[in-house]
Amino acid sequence: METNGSEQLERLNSAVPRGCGVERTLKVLDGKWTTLIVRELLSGPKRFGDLRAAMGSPSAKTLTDRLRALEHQRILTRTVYAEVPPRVVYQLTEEGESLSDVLDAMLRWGEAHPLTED
Amino acid sequence: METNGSEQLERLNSAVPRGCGVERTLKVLDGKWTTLIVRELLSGPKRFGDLRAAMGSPSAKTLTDRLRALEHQRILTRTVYAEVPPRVVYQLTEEGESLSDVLDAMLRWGEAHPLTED
DNA sequence: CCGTATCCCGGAGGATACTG
DNA sequence: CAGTATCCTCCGGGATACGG
Repeated sequence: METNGSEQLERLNSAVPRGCGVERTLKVLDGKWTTLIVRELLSGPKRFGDLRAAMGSPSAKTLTDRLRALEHQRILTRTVYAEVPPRVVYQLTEEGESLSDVLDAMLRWGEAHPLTED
Repeated sequence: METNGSEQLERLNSAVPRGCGVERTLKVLDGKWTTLIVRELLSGPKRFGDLRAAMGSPSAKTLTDRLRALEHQRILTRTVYAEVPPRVVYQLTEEGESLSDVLDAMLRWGEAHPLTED
């Protein structure tokens, strides 16, 4: 019953007392779209339009807002190429790429637990 | 540069094409409080009042809503003891406990990346 | 003690139109 | 193409009061 996650539980227990790192991660991966942005960029840099299409086409405003927030938190970088038509490329920083551990855990859990009902 | 998360990236890439398990996990761990509920219950079953106090005292309505959602998704169970005063205990199911992998990844990331600025 | 019932508000997020 | 500018909607979540 407790053969699988007991080690993690211990870490979790001893680390939980206060704020704990979970809140910190939640502050980065907040909102409905942020996690999906990171997921998409984990497969490589993408430009605005492609990124937007890859997720379910959120509004330009929303996507811009989230991207700016992630940029400000140093999760990704924004590179503007002075061309016409303009080209803007978003790319994860090392800090952003390190979120792959979290995303991977989420992916594994999601695959291991398909929704049974609803 | 890509020495750390390359394996995860491969899995992520090949699994991303469509819906992917990440959305499934996001559907469970949504909202501002859900993740914190799971975190608290990972250290063992808790009653309503203690659970509420352990997180930053969200409103009763909000906590109830989130708990009901998690119960409906079979992440936790709700046990009412017919006593007076009443006692209600919430406990993670096996499915709920399996989220410890995700929570642990979030904890590790949060601890490894304290906020540098703001 | 553990809720439910109301009322309310802020802000994430969408729709649309317009610019460099 | 990649935004910005507005306006608007929806709902997560808080506050308060009350009930079993």
